[in-house]
Amino acid sequence: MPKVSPAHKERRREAILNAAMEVFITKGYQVATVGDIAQQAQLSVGALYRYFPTKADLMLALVRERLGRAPELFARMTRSVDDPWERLVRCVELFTTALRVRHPGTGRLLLVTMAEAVQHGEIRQGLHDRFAGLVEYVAGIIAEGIARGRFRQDADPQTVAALLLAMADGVAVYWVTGTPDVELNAMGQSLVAMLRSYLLPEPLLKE
Amino acid sequence: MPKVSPAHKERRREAILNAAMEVFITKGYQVATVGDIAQQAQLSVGALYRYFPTKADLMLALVRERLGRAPELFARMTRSVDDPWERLVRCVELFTTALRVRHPGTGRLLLVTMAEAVQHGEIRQGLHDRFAGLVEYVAGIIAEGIARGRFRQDADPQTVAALLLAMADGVAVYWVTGTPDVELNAMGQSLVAMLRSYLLPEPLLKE
Amino acid sequence: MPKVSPAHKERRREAILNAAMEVFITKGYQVATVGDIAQQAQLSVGALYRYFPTKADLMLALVRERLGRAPELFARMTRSVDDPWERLVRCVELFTTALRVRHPGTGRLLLVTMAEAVQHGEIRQGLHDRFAGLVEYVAGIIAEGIARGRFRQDADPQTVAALLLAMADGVAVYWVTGTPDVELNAMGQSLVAMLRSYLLPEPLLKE
Amino acid sequence: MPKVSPAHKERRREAILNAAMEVFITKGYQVATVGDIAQQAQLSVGALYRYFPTKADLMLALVRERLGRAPELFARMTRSVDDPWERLVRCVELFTTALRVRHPGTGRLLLVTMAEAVQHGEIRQGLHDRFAGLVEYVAGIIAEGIARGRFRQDADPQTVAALLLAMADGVAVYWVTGTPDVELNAMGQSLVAMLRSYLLPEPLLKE
DNA sequence: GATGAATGAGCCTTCATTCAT
DNA sequence: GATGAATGAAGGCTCATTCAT
Repeated sequence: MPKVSPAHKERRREAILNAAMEVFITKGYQVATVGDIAQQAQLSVGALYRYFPTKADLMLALVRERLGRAPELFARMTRSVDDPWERLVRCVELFTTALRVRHPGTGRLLLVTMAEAVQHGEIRQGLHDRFAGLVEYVAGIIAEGIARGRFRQDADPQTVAALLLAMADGVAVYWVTGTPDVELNAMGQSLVAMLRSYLLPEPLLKE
Repeated sequence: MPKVSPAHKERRREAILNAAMEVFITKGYQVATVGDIAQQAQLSVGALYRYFPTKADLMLALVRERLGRAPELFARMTRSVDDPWERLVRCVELFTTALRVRHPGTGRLLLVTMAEAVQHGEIRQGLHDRFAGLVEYVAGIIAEGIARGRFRQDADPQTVAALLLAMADGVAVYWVTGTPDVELNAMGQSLVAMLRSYLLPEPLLKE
Repeated sequence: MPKVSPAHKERRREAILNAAMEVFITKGYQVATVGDIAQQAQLSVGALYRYFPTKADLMLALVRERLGRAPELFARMTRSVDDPWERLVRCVELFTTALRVRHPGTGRLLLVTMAEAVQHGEIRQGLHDRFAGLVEYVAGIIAEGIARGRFRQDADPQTVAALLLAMADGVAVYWVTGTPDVELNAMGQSLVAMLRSYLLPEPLLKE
Repeated sequence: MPKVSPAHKERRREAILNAAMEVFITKGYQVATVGDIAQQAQLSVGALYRYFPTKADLMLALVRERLGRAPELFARMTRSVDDPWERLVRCVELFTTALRVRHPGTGRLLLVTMAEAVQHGEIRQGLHDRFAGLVEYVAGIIAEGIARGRFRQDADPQTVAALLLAMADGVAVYWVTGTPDVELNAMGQSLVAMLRSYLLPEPLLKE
């Protein structure tokens, strides 16, 4: 008979991950100490180690559970939209909103994670999975638009999707390093305009 | 006769910076040790410390002298081209070529640097300067294209330039973390196509 | 009806001691963890601590109850033999047999214990008692042999007994550390031969 | 051009080993901390780690350089004696003298080392080498005595030598754990008497 | 000027022991 | 009575920086 309920364990695990996220995005992975995270989670170091057996495992869990779920999250939040173009626009909106409002730390986590990925294979794999998942989803939207005759026929879904997402992550990373002069909304609008002019054939613009 | 001439000092300084770059992009700033860099530069640690009084100074010098010079480098290498559109395309080409061939380490340095920027104000400033400089240069090209009536009149030079560069750096970062399925050439071509459809009014395309 | 009968408690205590012995001789006292022992005993750490209030107490109990009983064990198992020489030979046989077959762990426990004795006074005392007890018993056999005129008259029972036991423990320790080329049976036979030539006067040999 | 002379480095290395020996035999390997050793050697931990890259390496060096040289030491110190029997007696004397006077710590080191050998393969190997070397040397003496017709013809050199050395180490270990009632000189004399009665045929005793 | 040995603070991780449930 | 989660002190080891030679 375990002393604490599984629910309690799960709640504590989440608390630790939140603390780790907060500390990692503030100090970076290497500079952050396990003690910092324990303190942030209001726990002793020893207790923390019962949940995550290494410092690296904390980072890895964050990559998998915070970044890695982006694809399914995007899919779920745009499922209701039928028109491919509208869905694409919705994605861009989601990204900028998420960055600014809902998950302001995710961008920083992405940056810190990328830096660590150079050295750490499992983290790199986690990022690959997330990127590949997002590309696949967005490429799917584009491919559908092409199939339905809504989008320009000679577009390459994979490449355009990768480009779009690299841009999104590039913006995210610049945004979180505090680069000035990056106005998210304006960039989102310009991006949509650029995509429209590229993907949507003139006749379809109904203008 | 002084033992070391200023020229020799300068050469040694460069050698140290090259070593630091090599080590930083291989291991990351925090994991790299001063000893690693000294060894790579075939120098004693003591000697190295006569050139750079702290480990942080090495990084900072790299940011300023390797990343910070990107704007002027771009300007110099596209100066000969007159037509704004051609110059823009040249920029994109430069980026992909540089990434793959000429300075394959720069992308990694950018990533490592960004990760440190979270913590280190001076590094952040260095990145700002680089980004601002590049945006200014690219925005200038676009503004000129608009002024000459070559580009779409309602485009916002600053925003589009920022978008373009965020995408470039996003691609760079994904490229260097080894994300698969990122094919630089195809992405460059799609990017050019996208920009063309956005910036160049239809009538001009037929010209 | 009490939940645990004294008999059950005693059985559990023994199980814990067995587990502790197993773990200690496998890993050594310092490297072994209380958790290891609890696991081996199929018990929770908390439960274990109800039987032995400290890790050191486990070791101490082993020294007293496993090693410390060697004298009486030897006495009991050789009681039936009357002739001093035969009893001495029986002792040597007991030692080699015990080492190889019956209690292969005892030798290791002896070693681990000796190493801890350097630091831990109570353990040292336990070893003293065991050694003194064995010496006393063996010296008694020799003294009796001398008194009966069976053994060489100028032998010093205490010293010869100590020598004999030091050799036995020396062999034991080498045996358990896995020193090769130590063939227990051959050594036992040579030891008996050596003792015979020393203790038994020539005339008696021809008898 | 190294900053310090090789001689200085060697002297410091020896100082560290002496300190390690002192601390290990006082506290045991596991309880001793690297800090203890550094302090005893009047050095910082960091400096110590320039000479020995792990705590285990300290122990290993001691095993190889303090214990492992016993065979050659014995050989050198008994070389001058021609008669096998005299040489054997000389060995026993050497052992008891060394234990009491010259290298009082070696016995303790042997004990601490044996305890660690159970777990640590390289240390075990070091002990094997020492034991095998000593056995070989002593067996050589005995074999020579047999060949010359001085010793009992049916003695097995290897086994008797092993027995002799196990006894010696057994005594050493009991001696250093502070077991009372172990009088080294008396034991040495009894041992010699026992060996004499076993190895030397009556006629040769010239009695 | 150059060298690399020395310093020592600090980090990740472990584990004996306690105690809420 | 039993459980095992929590505590926190301590240990091995690293590395930026200094400085005697």
